[in-house]
Amino acid sequence: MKDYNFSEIEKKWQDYWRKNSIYKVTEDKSKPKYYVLDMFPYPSGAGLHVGHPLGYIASDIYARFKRLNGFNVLHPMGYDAFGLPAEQYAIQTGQHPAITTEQNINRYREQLDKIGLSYDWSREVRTSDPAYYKWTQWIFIKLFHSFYNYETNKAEPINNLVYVFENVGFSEEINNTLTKNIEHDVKSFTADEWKSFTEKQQQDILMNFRLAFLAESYVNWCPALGTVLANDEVKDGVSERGGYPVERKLMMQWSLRITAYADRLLSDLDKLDWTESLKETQRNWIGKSEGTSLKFRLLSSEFLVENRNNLGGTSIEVFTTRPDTIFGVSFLTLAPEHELVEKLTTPDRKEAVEQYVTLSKNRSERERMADVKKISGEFTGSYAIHPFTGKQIPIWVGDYVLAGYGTGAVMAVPAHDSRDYAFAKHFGLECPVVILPPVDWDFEDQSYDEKNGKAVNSDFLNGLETKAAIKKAIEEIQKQELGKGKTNYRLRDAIFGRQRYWGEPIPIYYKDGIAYTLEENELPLLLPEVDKYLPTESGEPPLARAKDWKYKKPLSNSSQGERTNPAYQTAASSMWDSLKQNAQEHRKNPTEDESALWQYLKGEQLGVKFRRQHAIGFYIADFVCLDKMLVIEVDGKYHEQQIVDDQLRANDIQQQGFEIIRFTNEEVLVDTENVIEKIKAKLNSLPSRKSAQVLHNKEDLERASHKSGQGEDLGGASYPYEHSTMPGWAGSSWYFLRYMDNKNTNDFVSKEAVDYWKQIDLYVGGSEHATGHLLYFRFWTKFLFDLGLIPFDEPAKKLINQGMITGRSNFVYPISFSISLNVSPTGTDEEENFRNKILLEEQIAGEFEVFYVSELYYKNWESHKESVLNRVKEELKQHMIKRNYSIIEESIRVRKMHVNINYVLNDVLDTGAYKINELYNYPDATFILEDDGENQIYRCGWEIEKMSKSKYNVVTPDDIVADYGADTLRLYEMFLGPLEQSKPWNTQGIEGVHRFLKKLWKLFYDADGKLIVIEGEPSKKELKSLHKLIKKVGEDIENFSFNTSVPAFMICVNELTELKCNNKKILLDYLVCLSPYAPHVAEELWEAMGNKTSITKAYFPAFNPEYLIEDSFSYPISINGKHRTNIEMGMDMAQAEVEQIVLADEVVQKWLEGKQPKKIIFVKGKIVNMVI
RNA sequence: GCGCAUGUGGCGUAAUUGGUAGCCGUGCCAGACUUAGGAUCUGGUGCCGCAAGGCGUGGGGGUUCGAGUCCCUCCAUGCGCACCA
Repeated sequence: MKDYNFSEIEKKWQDYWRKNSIYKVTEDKSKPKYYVLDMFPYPSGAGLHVGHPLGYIASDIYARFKRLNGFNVLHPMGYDAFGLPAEQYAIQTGQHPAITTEQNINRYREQLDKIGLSYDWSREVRTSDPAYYKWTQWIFIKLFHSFYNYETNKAEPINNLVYVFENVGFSEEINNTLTKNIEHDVKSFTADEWKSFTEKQQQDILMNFRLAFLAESYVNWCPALGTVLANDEVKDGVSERGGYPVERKLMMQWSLRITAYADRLLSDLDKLDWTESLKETQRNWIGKSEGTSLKFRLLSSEFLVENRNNLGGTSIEVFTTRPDTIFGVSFLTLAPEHELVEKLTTPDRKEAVEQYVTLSKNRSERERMADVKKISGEFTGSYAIHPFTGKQIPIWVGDYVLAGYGTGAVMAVPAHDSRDYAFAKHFGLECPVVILPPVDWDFEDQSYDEKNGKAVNSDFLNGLETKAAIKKAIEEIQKQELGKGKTNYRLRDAIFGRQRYWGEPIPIYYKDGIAYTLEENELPLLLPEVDKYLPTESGEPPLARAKDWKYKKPLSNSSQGERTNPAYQTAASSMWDSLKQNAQEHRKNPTEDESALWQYLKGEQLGVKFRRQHAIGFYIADFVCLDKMLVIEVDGKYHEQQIVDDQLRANDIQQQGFEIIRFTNEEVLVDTENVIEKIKAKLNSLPSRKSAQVLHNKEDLERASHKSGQGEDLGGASYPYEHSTMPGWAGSSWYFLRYMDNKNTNDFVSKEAVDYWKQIDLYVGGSEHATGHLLYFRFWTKFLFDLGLIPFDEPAKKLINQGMITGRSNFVYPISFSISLNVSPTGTDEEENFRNKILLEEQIAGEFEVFYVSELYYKNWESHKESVLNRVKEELKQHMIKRNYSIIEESIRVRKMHVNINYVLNDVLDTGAYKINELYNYPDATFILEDDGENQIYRCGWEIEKMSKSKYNVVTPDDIVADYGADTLRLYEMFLGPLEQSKPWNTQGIEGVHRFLKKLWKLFYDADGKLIVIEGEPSKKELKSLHKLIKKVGEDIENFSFNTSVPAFMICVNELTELKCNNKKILLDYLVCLSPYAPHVAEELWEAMGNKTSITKAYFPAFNPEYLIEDSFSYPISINGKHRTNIEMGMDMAQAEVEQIVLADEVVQKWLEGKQPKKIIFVKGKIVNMVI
């Protein structure tokens, strides 16, 4: 091959890699594993621009490097395929989002392939694939059936909580230790009361504890998108996607209780190797603040009691981080949504308060934010009593208090809180000072908010420093039972339902107003077909349009949580190893009673098969009949702890769908007959699982053939499904696990795969996911860990945020003016050729734009206006000889408009091309040019902006690949600067990188295309150059400093060219170093030198420091820290010898001016510095 | 307002982690080869100065024999959070 023909080479090797599945990995236990993951993209219709691959290239280099170092690297890719844009497109065109998505994915794949990324595509996942979202739904069901146990500090089956309710009921004490639920208003109840509740009542109570739950709450409602949004999907009061306004609305919604994990999400950040700024962002978002709750009793004055509900015992609870300022409280403020507002308002204040509350409720989030500085509020007319002084404290309503945070009420301390201060000043309320600032302070001017100073006017707190005062105040508050220490979080529960079509259906149906999950073996619940992707006329989500989309209850009565095949696999997969061992132990050493009972059960004496010591869930059952799903337990003596343990165990087993009967060991030994009879009776009452299974399978088939579950009624009743779908982040919250085992139909991921691959070792993606995806991602991982389904509780050990590549937009400057025509156009004059039609149209519009000025005129528009206007007049005169018209001079204006960067080179517009392609309606458009010293040119303005279609500044990787090749693109993107830095795309430097590859080529081939590589031993200089490179590149990749490797490659090639090096040994090692960065050219040259296997199977060369050792070093000699000269001296010289040589030096002598240096600093191999 | 980053030639950037500031690449200047160059090659290029030399890593101060690097302070830019009690 004569020249470096990149397009041929790249095609050749991409084909080779694909055909030979070079990047396919398996769970090879002989090698250490490494998991490198990119955040998967949402396949948008616009395709990839050059910014997207930045992170992909970096992670690809890292993955390739790890492979060269003997690691078994998992490096997969997939698509976050559910999302709004495809659905918006569907609404406009009627095209099914699945089709749009498929097309976009194909386009993405094509683009990704061209870059030469080493993904194992056999592991691809798509969140919109039913085989994938089946498991997203499955995890949702797990969330639904779990609650957060604050005692064990993890998620547990909700049945454990039910057990508590059944046995001891629910009390404040239980809430304090076990559930810590502050948002709900579940009243205490006894165990007996619980049992007397209806199913509906029980389920409603449980809903307050489930991790996936339905609740009425204020949500971000986006009318334009017709859906609710999570907090992180709202930026500055508008939707992140589309920028539509968002308002607050009280709605019944599915949510995930992420707040239960707030503390762990916060504290576990410490064990992650993520950037500090990203961790800080998450800390901010979680927003932990420690303080105390405090109750203010209400003053029950005559008229209050008379007219309203009896408020006698009622009190207002506030949250404060500054209990030390308690004596500075001069009023309380409630959020307008606070439940007590209505009750507290006195008749004379009623009208004003109601008006105010209505007003604030109707304000959108955006309006509220825009008005932050504007203070508003109303007095309710009621008073509370100060808990220590007994003074009356007025109660106000104000929208500066947020309903969703803390208790929705604050104790206002205007002297020491700027917001309270502003409120107090505005309404003329008191500002008692209770902290003496250590500096002069003018309380007339502003509040003193610092946590620093001495308490004054504060009774028992007087004289204490703030820190001590806080402590003392909390002690006193707790002693008098006025409140208790409490932690609040800014983080809110994540709204999970979306009133949209293109998402995972929530696997819930409603029966008698109660939400039930589908059976696990009924998943996936397929997305049904609808006629339109819009809400129904009554405002229901699009899924409500699906015809006959209802849940048909199967005839079998098997309970929830049942596992599918194979039937004997009933153990929790994560526990299997340890359970198996224990079970074997038990089997070998049966107790007396167990042996006795087994005599009657073994074989198929009772008509069915029993198993002994069989693992179910997290536990081992004594005897199991799998067909009837019956467990027989034989217990020892009962004592209290055992009852609890047994019950937990029973819950777990029941959750797997089994029935349990239990006997004491005494019963078994003494009254064996009776025990056997009971077992027989139980067996008879249970249906056979085999037959149930057949039914299930039949239903599965029906479902599949009819799509979307529109199978015929199997005889049971039918119930409506939930109509909202899951948010975009559902599928992306666990996808990293699915790559490990993407074809598994029995489990979301096999235990074997997850035990091998474990956490992501390196996760690369944009920082825009800092608060959304990355929090949910961690949350779901922790949840799955709690259930024992995966062996780690953080998804990604190390995370790198690649910077954004911004675009460089260009602008043109059209001028517009109005023109008045005095005579109506006539006949066929030549002037008719001049935009006759346009003029007519524009005459109606009153303005037109057919003149463009160069940047110069735009920059100094005022001074150029006059001359531009004259130019316009002149131009018009030529074309409109016979027409009677006049320009309305005042109307002339210039504006800035994006221009497609394809018509611009170095900010100079190709006016001809622009006119032909963009201004075909205005063929005579005039460009007013400027002088660049040589020519008249049209200069465009420019700006650095995000790349986007609408800004016409998108550069696609395809264009670059076509012009320079993928290897150049890869090297150049890395060369651009540090990975994490955001930077503008600029094509100027790309030539240099491309030239470097051509120069590399010349080390192998001469001008005639003859291979010039020679065998033999390399020279010392060649080895030195190479090993400098090996060291540098190895270190750079480990430090993710990819940008500095590129110059190292260039330097090495420059040096080897200089040395006229054609040595095969040197060049082979060089290619291996280069191959992670430029895999195609490396493969090609590797093969050209006679290698039969791919360079990806090579080993990264070992660095040998011996080659870098120098005999001598050119020491910089400085005097008083200023560099003066260099002297070449031996590396092994001692200080005395060096001093002698240095002092004898001519240049040094000159600078010393005859003086003797006071001190000589000598650092071996570094520097000599003299102080005079 | 709070928090986290970042600030080096015309531009993108580099600096062995306290030891010769400006590697590499672009751009620019000069030259070579060419009918030509948007090809290739060679040399130069931080600023001031004819030079000797001086100045120079956002500004100011400090620690040190020595500071782009460490400390203090101020300024600018970017990002995140923001009426969170």
